[in-house]
Amino acid sequence: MIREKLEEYYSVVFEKDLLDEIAQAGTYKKVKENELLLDIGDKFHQIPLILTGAIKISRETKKGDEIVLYFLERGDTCTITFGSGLNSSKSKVRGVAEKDSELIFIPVEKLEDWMVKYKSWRNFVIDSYDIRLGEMLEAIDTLAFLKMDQRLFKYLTDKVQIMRSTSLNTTHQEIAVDLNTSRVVVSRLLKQLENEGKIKLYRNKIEVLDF
DNA sequence: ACATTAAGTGATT
DNA sequence: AATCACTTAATGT
Repeated sequence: MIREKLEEYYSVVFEKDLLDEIAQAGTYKKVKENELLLDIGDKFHQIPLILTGAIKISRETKKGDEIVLYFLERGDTCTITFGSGLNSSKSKVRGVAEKDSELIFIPVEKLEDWMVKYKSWRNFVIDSYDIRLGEMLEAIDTLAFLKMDQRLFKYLTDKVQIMRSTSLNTTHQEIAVDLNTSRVVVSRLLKQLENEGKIKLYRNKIEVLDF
């Protein structure tokens, strides 16, 4: 079961022996939309490998201000968890399933083993650090240089990619939380985007026309 | 019909 | 861009 799923999504990334080991040591798990996978401060003894779906990674300050950093998709893993997994420190980010997703959890003990044993695993970890860093920089740029209206539109188009649908089921309030702004501001900017013909607004739903 | 929740809006800082 | 103070609209019971 796990083996087939792995074969389907990771056969080009990992060598046969490693796929066997992952299938043997890992546990397959289905998560529902909005399920909390990892909270700030959590310690974890397993790291997730994403098969399908998407995970939203966000950051939160002590004051409760939250901000979305990026999304993880198939082939991604939360690289931050590698560090935390190996030295068993606590997570600095939160991970919530953005949609129904399938994951394989790998016990952290295996990570070090595979690091020395499999070249494909080393590459995977290094690549994923690289990709994650890139996403992080993009997140910083977005926060530092884009105004709220641009951030909002980027958020919507990113979400269209992630959800693989131009019709987003979300509320203005949820978006406000993700962008760490107020609902009123989101409502106004969305209205503006609608007037520009870029989106169409409904209750609990936004149709993205221009992306 | 009534209550609840989402979304729209003017005014103010 | 945030907050307040409503208003209006949609939806659930």
